[in-house]
Amino acid sequence: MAPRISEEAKKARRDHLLEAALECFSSKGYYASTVDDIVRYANLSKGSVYNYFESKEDIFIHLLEKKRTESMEHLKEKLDKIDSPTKKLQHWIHEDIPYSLNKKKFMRVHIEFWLYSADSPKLKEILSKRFDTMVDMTIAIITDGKKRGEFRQDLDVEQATAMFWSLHDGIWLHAVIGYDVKKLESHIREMENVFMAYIQ
Amino acid sequence: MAPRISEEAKKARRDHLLEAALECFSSKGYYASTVDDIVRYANLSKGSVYNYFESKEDIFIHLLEKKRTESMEHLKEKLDKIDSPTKKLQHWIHEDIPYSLNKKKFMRVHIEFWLYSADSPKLKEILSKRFDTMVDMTIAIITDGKKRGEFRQDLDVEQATAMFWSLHDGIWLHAVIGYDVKKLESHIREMENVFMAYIQ
DNA sequence: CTAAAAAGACTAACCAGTCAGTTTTAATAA
DNA sequence: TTATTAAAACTGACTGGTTAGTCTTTTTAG
Repeated sequence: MAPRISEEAKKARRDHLLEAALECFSSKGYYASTVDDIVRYANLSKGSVYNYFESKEDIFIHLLEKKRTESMEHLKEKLDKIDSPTKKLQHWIHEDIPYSLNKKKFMRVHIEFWLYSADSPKLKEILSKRFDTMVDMTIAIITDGKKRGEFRQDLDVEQATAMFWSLHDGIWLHAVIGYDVKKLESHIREMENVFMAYIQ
Repeated sequence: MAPRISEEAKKARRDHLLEAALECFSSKGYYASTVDDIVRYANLSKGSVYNYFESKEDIFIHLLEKKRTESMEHLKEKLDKIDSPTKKLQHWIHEDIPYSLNKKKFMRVHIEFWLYSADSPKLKEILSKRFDTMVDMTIAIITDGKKRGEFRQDLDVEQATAMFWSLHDGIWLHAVIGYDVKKLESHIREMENVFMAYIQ
């Protein structure tokens, strides 16, 4: 007999569950959110969840993985169209402004994930995959910018990359804790000034 | 009848429990740490804990409060001896380097606290108290630096303060996730370059 | 008609906090 | 100096509530 629902419908259900999980995790945190919370939000029964995911942790992991690939694909596509390293970094810094609210939710979950990764090799692997990709891309852009003379010649590329991500993640960390969106956006804009003053 | 142990001994027990809690919370996180974990670490029985603290959350709160006052008092004392705003900021940035390992533990707990404060007014209050003090001090130093001509005249003080703290917290956030201490220390040193390039 | 999927009551494990009984300490009495 | 006493502090088995994950039954799509 044919499967009861199509593959597309199945994927839609999975995504729907992941979005529900994002809502719960971002508002209450991972531990405080129960599987019952998630299914209530998703209008599904508890038993059903386990047709799609192995465990609560599995939901957490797939949520992060999904957001990771989504945002990376989107970003790469955009950056490929830009030639100048300076403009690439500027685009990268500002790219999330239109989605501040969504990204804020995601960052809330992401940082929690990050914190708990200390004890879980599985979580750690996913994060380092994400982190490595981001870092590699940043290093490539900054190296290129040096070569082209857009950035100072004595700039330490590894340090600059670390500073880029520290500043970025610091701003988002603050945003997660109840800052209003207007302030967040002005901080992102200021980040450009800080970083450019440093690398140029 | 006289109390069975002196006030100092009582305070010592409280502190001992808080240090045990710091160990547990910083290695496994708040939710994953059980009260049994803490008492095992502290060599005490479960029942005893409740002579000192009302609840697990109460331990969390007192731990943060203790670390907050400790570090603020220490910092204020040092900064008061320094006159130049530039030197004050430099000292502030570097002040934790000798205690990197301890501060890393504390930051792990602090960030988790921060994340959960979204739902708890009690946690929120403690954090905003800490944050406001830090921000006010930073604003005062930067304003003074502008007045004295050590920093650029068109610097936006509020923005600069936000950037200072974003960079600081971003670096520590990264440190929490398994960076080795040597890297952390070099990042702290680089933070000075970034921030000075921006405000001067 | 059949097999996948959904439902939701149920279970087993976990854990914060309690409590009744025990030990320790220091003030006081002998 | 030593014994007595009583409150404070300690102990750990226990409890009540919670929740991740299971399982049996019911529904649905093709």
